[in-house]
Amino acid sequence: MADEATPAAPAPGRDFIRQIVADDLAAGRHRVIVTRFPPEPNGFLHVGHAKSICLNFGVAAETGGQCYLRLDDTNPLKEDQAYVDAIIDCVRWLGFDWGERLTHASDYFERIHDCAVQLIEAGKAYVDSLDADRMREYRGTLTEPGRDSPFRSRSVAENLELFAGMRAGRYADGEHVLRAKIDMASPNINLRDPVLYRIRRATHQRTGDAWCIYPMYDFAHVISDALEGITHSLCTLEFEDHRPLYDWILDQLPGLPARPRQIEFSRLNLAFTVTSKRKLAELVDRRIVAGWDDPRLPTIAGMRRRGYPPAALRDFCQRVGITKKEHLIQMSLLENCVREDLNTTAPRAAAVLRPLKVVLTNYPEGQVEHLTAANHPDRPELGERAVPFGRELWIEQDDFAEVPPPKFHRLKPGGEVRLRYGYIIKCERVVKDADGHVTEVHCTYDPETRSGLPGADRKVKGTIHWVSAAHAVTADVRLYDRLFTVPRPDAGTDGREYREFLNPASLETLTGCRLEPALATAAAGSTWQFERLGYFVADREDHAPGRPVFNRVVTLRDSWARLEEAAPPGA
RNA sequence: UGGGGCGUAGCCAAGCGGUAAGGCAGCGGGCUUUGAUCCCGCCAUUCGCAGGUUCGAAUCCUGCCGCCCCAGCCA
Repeated sequence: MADEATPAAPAPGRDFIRQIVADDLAAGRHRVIVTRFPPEPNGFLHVGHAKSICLNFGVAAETGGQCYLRLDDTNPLKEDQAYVDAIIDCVRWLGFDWGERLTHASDYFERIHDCAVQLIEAGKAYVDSLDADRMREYRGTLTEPGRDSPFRSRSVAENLELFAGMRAGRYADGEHVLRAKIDMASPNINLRDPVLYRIRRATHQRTGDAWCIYPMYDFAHVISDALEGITHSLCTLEFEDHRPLYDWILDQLPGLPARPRQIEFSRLNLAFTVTSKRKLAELVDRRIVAGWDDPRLPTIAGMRRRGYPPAALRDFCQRVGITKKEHLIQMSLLENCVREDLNTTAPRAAAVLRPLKVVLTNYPEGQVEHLTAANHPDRPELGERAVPFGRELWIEQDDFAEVPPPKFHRLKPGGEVRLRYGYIIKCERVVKDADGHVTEVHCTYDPETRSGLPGADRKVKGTIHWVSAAHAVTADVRLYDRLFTVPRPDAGTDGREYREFLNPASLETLTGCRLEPALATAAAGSTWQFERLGYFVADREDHAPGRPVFNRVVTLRDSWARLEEAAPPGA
């Protein structure tokens, strides 16, 4: 682990899985706990995977056990080395370490093949020559039993020969499959002679053309688990029906070195987004988002680029809990975790996103002062910095109202406001253009009220941030919002597809934002709090010292916005 | 309709026969040179519903209701 995110002495039974693990340890069923995170390299990892990663690596770490990172690469048609690289990168970024235990299902192809031969020899598997459509017909339905394939009774010798032929490449794709011989009448469809191997003449990203037959998930996965000595094979609920098959395979192969136990938990659902590789891939392929790491995506790469700290993600996964219940987690929980982390770690700075010019009419022309600002209000050890101050400043357009709503305590005609770390100023006059838009606000400042002076003790209702016009650095800032407008975009409501619920305002790019000079040297990937606005990260791809580009990670909690919502201006 | 699961607050989630933890959200208040942070307080007489067992039930039993998953040579 990268840091101390996991409590040193975790409660033994934080969730039902940890209870089972603790019981197994107490009962002496295992000496060390071994788990695994087994993604298929056919896309990028997302929050749902983060939950699984935290669970698997967490359980191992808490018990002094081991966790494998295993790439489940049994379908060369869909998989790619680029995804393997991205997965490895993301798991490491999240803060987990697999040591020497980086494996691939394809590492075991030979042994999985041997297991298949063993099953055939035991009369527990056979080569079927039904085509896919026929096989579906024979499978039956949810309510009707299936029928035995006419090829089900082939002899062991014939099956062995046929299977060898499959491996040797003597048949075309789809001509034969290897099936387990279980029970075509089983009420559990997974037990109706599931396919174990299919022919696929495709180049595999790791094994190349060494194979033209590839094991199915159900077969490869359980054997990989057993070979790695996995004690607890944790997966999501949709595999619950597969557990009897998982156990059946284990029963038929007594030579395997371990007997893993599969336990299922519910997958993570996050409101206002989608987490299915298919839909994420679609958003990427159709260029609806900029890529797998688009900051609006719930991919780990996206959240990383968005500026979510890995510790916040781990905290989130922990708070969400592990159960078997269907759920829909609110975005506010994730955002709370992000804010909580960033509040303590992010240095503060001033930035004006939508600038409005303020001229201090009684401030000496050409004079520059350097005011002292704390880098963090609660962490003096982070030091202070000097912020240039002058006659002309930029303030946020929202911080001035010519006709202020009730309880507005920012700048308004005739009103006073405190400039953060600076002086109290009074609005004397408003300058407008031909269209009546406010272009400048003319104010006077009170020299006695400079921060630190006794005169600064005067009570003023509001404090606003500002940037010296003469020293400001110009930047682009991207404001991100939820990608979808409804809590469950993929619910299929009214027969509408998730893409019909895209939020047209999920990205707003602001140009001409003004930053205080200290931000000019921000490192790509560094996260700051722009005071009173939110947390912002220097984009890890597009940001450069001479050309700053920041992403809004998350806004600050904003009770003023809530007030406004409750009583909109004019109401 | 067959099989497998799941129902505790707006959203998560503890609970394991002894009288409903905690977090998020929300609301009220305090502090504040960030309308942030922080601090304090409030927020389930009731656990999908109905019966039953028991001195005592969210926990045990029975029946019902609702929701999710499964008919890829995907994982």
